[in-house]
This record gives sequence, C-alpha cells and structure tokens, in this order.
Amino acid sequence: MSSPAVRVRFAPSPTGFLHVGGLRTALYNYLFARRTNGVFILRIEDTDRARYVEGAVENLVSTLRWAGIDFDEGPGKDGGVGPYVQSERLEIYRKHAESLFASGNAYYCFCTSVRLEEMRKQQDALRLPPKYDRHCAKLTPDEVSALIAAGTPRVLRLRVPVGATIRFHDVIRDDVEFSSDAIDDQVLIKSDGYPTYHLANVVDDHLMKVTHVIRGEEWLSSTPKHILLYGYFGWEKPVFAHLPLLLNPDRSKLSKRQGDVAVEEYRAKQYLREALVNFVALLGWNPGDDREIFQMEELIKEFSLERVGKSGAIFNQTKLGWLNEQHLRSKSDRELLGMLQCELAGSPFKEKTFPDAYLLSVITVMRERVSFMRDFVEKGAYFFEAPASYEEEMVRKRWTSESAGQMEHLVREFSLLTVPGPAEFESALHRSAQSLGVGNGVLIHGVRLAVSGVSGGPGIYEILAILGKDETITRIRAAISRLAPTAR
RNA sequence: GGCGCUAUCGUCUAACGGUUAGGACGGAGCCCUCUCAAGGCUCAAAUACGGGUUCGAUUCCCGUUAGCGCUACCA
Repeated sequence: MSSPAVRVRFAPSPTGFLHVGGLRTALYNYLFARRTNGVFILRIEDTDRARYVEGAVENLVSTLRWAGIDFDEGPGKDGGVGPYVQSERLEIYRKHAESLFASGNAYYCFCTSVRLEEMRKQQDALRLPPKYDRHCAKLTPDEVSALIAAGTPRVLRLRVPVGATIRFHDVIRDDVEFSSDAIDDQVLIKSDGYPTYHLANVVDDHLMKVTHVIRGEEWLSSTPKHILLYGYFGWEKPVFAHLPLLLNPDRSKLSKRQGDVAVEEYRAKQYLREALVNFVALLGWNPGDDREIFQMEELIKEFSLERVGKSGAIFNQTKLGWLNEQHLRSKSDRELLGMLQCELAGSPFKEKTFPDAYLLSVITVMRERVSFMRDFVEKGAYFFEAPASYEEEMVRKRWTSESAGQMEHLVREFSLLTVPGPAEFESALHRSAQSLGVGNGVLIHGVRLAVSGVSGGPGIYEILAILGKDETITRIRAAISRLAPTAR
C-alpha cells in the first residue's frame, strides 16, 4: 500500500509583507514537497477583513518568487481544488459550519461583546482562566430559532467535550496531549459570516488533500481544536509538524522594532536570495554534517523533517552577512558582471560606460573584498572616477615633503612603459625606488593615495594596470598639485 | 494565572548511553603582505540546576528554574 502523494501548503495572511519566519515556513514546506515529489500549495488566508492590506497578495507572491520558491497550486494556478483564496470560499465554510451545527458539534452563540467582556473581567477577578461560559450552549432549539428569526447577530462555536484528553502526534515534537477542559469553545464563524482560521484551515486542508501540515509552533496550542474538527467531520488527520520559532536577539518571538523582519528589507539591502534562503534553512535544520553552504538544489536533496530541531533560533544577522559573502564569492565573474552593470546603472556613474573587459578586471580584483554589490561602486569608486578627495588620515601618514618629488620621478618612469601590465608597473616602481634610495613601500603608499584616495584595496600594481598608464599618470599629477606636504 | 513547548560555547548547531563534548559565525592571536580584504594556523568559549535509572549520562525519567508560545468574532 503506497501512501498518497505528499501535498503541503504555505498559508499566509495578506497583512503586509513576507516575514522571514514566514519565508522559513514556506521554504521548509517547499523543500519537503520537492524532496518527496509532492505538491506545494500557496493558500491565502484572508478571513480577517480588518487586517487585510491592499497589494499584500501580489507582494507575497513576488517575494516568494524572488526567493526561488514557486508554488504548484495557488492563486492563478488551479490544481482542481481551488479557489485558493479563503475569501472566495465562504460558501464552502458556511456549508460545513451548518453540518457541524446539524450534528450538534457546534452551537450558535448570541452573546454580545459587552457580555463577553464582562464575563472575562469577572473571570480575571476570580483568577479563573478566560473561557467562554457556554451560556448559549444551553439555549433550547426553539430559543435558537427565535433568535435567528429575529436577526440577532450570532457566531457559531465549537462544542468542546468535557473531561476528554486530546492526543496527537507531531513529527517534530512527538506525542502531545491536552485536556479538553483547557480548550475554549472556539468561534468558528464570526458574526460577519467569515470563518475563523480554525474552521477555514481544517476545511481547506481536507478539501485540498493536504497530507502534511508544516507550520510555526505558535499553532501547537490550537491544534487540539483542529483535531476535534477533523473528528467531528469524520476526516482523516494530516501529519503535523510544528516548527520552532524564529527569535529576536532577546529570545522573544521575532518581531519588528528589533531589526528587520520583512524579506524585502533584506532584498533591498542587497542580500542575495541564495544567502537568505541558505540562512533561514539552517535556522532549525541541519544536514547532520558540517556543511553550511547550500544552494536550493542541495537543500532539496538533503532536507528532511526528521532533522528539524525543537528549540527556537535567534535570527543572527552577522552570520547572514558571512553567508552572503560566501554566496557572492561563489558566483562566476560573468554573473557578477551582469550584477555590476545593474549596480552601475543606479550609481552616480550611470552616465559613463565601461567596456566589459574593464569591469571584469575590476571584478577580479574586488570580489574578495566586497560584501554586497554596492561595495564595488562604493569601495571601488576610484575605478569609475578619479578621487575627488583624499583620505585625511592617509595623507597625514603617507604624503610627506618628499612625496611630490618621488611621484614626479615615478611618473617619468611610468611614462616609459610600453606594456603597462602589473609586472611592468612593479618593476618600474622598483627602479624608481632604487634610484631615489627609498623603500618600495614609500612609493607604493604614495601612489595608492594618489590614484585611489583611500588606504585599502587590491594590490597596487593591479589597480594601476586596470586604470592604465595615462589615467595613472593623470591622477598622480593631480595629486601632486592638490596635496600639500605634511610633516611627519 | 492556566495550558503547552523548549533548554549544549555569546549565536547557529553536532552527539541518536561510552568522544580530550565536534563544526560554523563572532572574538583574540599568529602567518601571509604595499594597504584592505580573502585565506591558513592557534586560542578562549557550553551540556541551566537538583534528584533518580544505569557499570556509565549532554543523551532516558522526575522535579525545579528560566525562556518562549497559546489563552480573541487575529492569524
């Protein structure tokens, strides 16, 4: 007997942007689906009209696509069990809610929010757990019909059994059990006719033939309600896997105001999709060995729910930065070329054009020194324009009363070069140093200051060769006339 | 408050009863070197606490503590 094909879903609410925690949940579902040749569904849970944000669905979809997570079924991609947006499935929920009422497993509640609030206040005063007091569960069928006929606002509540133990198995947490007495008679249908998460989620997961529910740990406590619903409907339960939470540095649930949580923020800061995906994949999962750098394909090959941990993980941006550098460096020069051209198009140098060969040589010398694409333009600005100013500290340290004369000598030596490659610049500089009777370092630092204006960067001979003989000489002359000697 | 989940270096984690408790990020130092990086090497750094079970516990059980989650007509 073969088990049915795996079907999993990511079911976000369109309340804004994709959260990095949501990204990880989506990723684990996606990896599990791909790993098992299953189906990955995107379902939009927009049953809370008050929290709906315009454009959030489009944003979710495009952010997921950016991350390399594509869904097999979802909005605009029907697999036969749609629609995949809950607000378009109201009739389905209404019918299922009615069957629950008919079977006696749910009841209508006409309590006003005022009464509910009053009730909670009393419970709080008596230090009792806040729970619906089942006032309306005691209504007779006639009373219920009369209230409905009168058009009294109502909700449908789940009838939770008394004194029962609800057990279920979780792939990550093993066997979990709750006493039904701790569970509230959950509202299933709100007074506006919309279902709550609990009803919609269970109905959809069943109708969409979802086999594995992989979601955040914040849902563990409400799973008993879902178990009850599966039982009342007579449906087979899916496999549950509750993922550990992503945490702020202070160990609270990852939230705004303690760093960035929106995937687009990281995207805007130029973190590579590969790095972000790699990073969140490792927050709660590991391959069982020491490997840490993964491409999506490798994650698909290695992922398993069995290797997902149980404890929350702090979202550590420092390590994300490292991972980003690793992924950036693993890109080919050709790939980086396209990215650099993009970067230049949005830079102060967008009016200038540079030959591919020139950009490629800049990439060769800069790739080990950058963390983000913008660093090519920021840290390596001197490859794209002559320095407008010179680093003060560097001038103080490296530009002495002798510097101008030394640089003049260097210019004469450089102007003789017929093949201005790195090796030629090097030996020319050596000759200059020798005849001036100074160490190579003196000239090296001086010329670095003159051509780049900054203290750090690739090897000086590489820089000179890339800039070319003419540009090098022009820049040195400019520095001679612009820099006043400083006393050492 | 109630219920639930969790607990190994600062952080992410490995160990599925027997290891000098391993790796990675970050930190410190050294090497390389014209600078800045990258890279290599080295060092510091952990089993929350208390009881069991066992010849032997990071590992299994119980308790304590702590953290987190849930406790809505939010998801």
